[in-house]
Amino acid sequence: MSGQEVEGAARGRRVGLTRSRVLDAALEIIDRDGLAALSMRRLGAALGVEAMTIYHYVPNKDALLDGVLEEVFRQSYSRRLRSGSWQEQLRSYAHPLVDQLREHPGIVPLMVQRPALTSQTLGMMEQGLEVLHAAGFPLPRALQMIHALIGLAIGHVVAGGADDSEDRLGHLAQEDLSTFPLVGRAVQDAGGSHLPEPFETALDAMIRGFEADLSTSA
Amino acid sequence: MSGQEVEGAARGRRVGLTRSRVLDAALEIIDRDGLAALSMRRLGAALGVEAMTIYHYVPNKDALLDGVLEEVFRQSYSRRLRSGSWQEQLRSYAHPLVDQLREHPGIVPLMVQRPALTSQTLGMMEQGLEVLHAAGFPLPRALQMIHALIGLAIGHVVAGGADDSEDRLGHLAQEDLSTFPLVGRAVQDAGGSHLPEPFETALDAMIRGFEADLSTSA
DNA sequence: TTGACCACTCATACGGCGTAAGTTTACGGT
DNA sequence: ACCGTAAACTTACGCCGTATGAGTGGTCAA
Repeated sequence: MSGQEVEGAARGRRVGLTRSRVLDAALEIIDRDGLAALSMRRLGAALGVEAMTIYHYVPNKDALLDGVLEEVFRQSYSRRLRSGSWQEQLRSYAHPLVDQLREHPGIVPLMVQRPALTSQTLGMMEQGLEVLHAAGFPLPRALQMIHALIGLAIGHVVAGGADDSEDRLGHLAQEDLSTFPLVGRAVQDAGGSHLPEPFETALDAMIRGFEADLSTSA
Repeated sequence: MSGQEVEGAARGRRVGLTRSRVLDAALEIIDRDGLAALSMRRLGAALGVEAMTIYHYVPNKDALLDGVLEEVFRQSYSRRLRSGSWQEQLRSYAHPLVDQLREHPGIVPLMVQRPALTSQTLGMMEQGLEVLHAAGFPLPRALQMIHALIGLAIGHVVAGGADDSEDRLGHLAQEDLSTFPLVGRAVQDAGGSHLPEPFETALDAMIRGFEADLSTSA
């Protein structure tokens, strides 16, 4: 009882870290305080560990970020898509994507910043290509469509899908409403009517466009 | 000739800086070496000035980044859209956006990271809303469409529009082609056939979708 | 002409960042 | 009981953004 181990941080004390636990903690920080708040030292602190310890589970911070990204989409795109028309399949393909982005808006910058051609993202693309190729789209066209779909999801989260977007837009309403009247009214009306599902309608529009495209070339 | 002023950096020496010149230099660094390479010290060096000098033209780095973003879209969205059907107007609305993004891919992360509800971006939105509102779309719906359009542009630049995307995808082709055959073939075929204009077709698909939407509700 | 003001620039310093290098501890297998 | 090694820590370096304050030179009033 000499009180020597009171201060944590015993040098060789095992803490039971795991790559997965590290990634989860990182995602938690990103979700709570944003991507900029994620530093190796803060992550270490959250795990009860010094920063350098993390480097035993991840080669560097970029790899950590890639790992977080991969983790986020792992569950969504490991299982098979349910069957149905290609339109339905495409919808069920896009939904987990936008759901995850809405749940973790902080990772959107990651998707944009990192090349992110990990096996996970490639797997996502492959899965989408299967659906569209089977539906009769030429592969390069199908690839464009996947890009468009991902872009649509990102755009929706960035520009309007994040839950605080109404707040942000509504916040500055006072002064700029007069300069940009339509924007103001659009926000106001949207808040009132509460559209059924914004992403849904945009997705449907795009799918209808694809339909026309398919019937033209087929 | 005592050789006292040999080392640059005379203390009160005017250099002829301007907020605009600062923003231009910042954009140049972003274009050449990427967003991560832009630091106040590097920017200062590029301008022949110490880092702190920049703070006389910009309150902090975030404001600098917002300024760059604003600069990029200033020219594109200061003039009126040319007249025509709303479809044509929408196309002419989207083009400068995607053109600028393709020319300055480094600013895409900025669009995603910063709230970017500057008067510039609001002006962009207002302009788009005018077109769609005049075409008969309800304002909240029109706002969604603008979001979708912006998202589409971003997605295209991020996922496939940047000129090096073929390189990036083609690079890892060797090993992963067998694991993700469709992705490989899609890239290969796309490289061969050189589609006329990838963004064009995606944009058209979305517009067709919007058309169907309009005729339904009208 | 002089002198005061002020716009502009620089120097210094602080805390935080990613991470390279090396050190210490304790667990698992012999 | 021993030891190799995995897991943790310590220290240090060169970056970063920026707060603070001091120096400098052009402008303009007196």
